[in-house]
Amino acid sequence: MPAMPELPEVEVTRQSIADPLAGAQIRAVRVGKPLRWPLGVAPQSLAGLRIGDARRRGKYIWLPLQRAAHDAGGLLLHLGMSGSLGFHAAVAGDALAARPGPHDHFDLLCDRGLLRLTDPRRFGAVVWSEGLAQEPAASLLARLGVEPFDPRFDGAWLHQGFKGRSVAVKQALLAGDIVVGAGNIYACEALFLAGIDPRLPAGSVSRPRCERLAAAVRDVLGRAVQAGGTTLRDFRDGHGIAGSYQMQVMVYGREGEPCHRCGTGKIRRIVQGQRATYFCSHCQKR
DNA sequence: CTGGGCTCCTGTCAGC
DNA sequence: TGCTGACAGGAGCCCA
Repeated sequence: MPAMPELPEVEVTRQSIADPLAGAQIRAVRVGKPLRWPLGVAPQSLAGLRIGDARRRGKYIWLPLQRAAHDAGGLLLHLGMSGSLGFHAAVAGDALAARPGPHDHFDLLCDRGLLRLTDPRRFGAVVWSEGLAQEPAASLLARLGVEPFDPRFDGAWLHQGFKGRSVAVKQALLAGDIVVGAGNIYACEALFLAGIDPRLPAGSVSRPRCERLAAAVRDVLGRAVQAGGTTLRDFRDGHGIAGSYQMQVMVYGREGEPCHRCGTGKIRRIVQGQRATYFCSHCQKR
């Protein structure tokens, strides 16, 4: 079942698995069908390693591993378009591990239970790396923009990042090389909150509007994390709990419906870079 | 360097 | 009921 996670869904997932996994010892690893990239290490060689505190960078989750209290690399996970992680405590986890479903492509069986990646489309990935500074982790993270809650991220940062770029501001936000985390839903939502037409060339967005947009990005992503993510179809965190940010969505997926703010305009749907964009042409100006 | 398009893969849903 | 095509929350990669 698709999950389609953006930063809030990844963060909520991370939070839900961090405590159960911290300090757990790996007993066995099972890989299913190929994901986006190969694991890069023999699965059984991870047995005996202890899991540290799960971290997040952009839409990646980093699981640090230790052997005898010494850093021993880790696993970089990405959920792609349809991935979700589930944690199943000891007894249930053992039973589940014995009979994986057709879309369960990575199992980390540890003494505390089972961490399972379910990913029908297999755009997700689990990649072994000696450390965040080592290949392949470093190359996957190298081009990522700043975190939205990093103090460096503000209107000036956006304005500088947009400078000289002719792509539409929606696509520049989505690209993730200026600021990470805003995927298709939250990029649309942030542009709505900031009152900016998604078709505007990024480089032509004024400094004051960049200030509003930066605030909107932080606001939308922060509130989405607080709400446990967006469950439009079936996103669940590591314990199977759905999010509720869909209750606050203003434009995404609302083509033809009246704008929640102005009431008069209808929400429009256009395509930018093969991705759908939703906006209110009355509230969002050029 | 930038921009644009393609690609990986499977499931679901609308329309005929 | 069954088939077909569009579409899906990502993002790396290749080429002009």
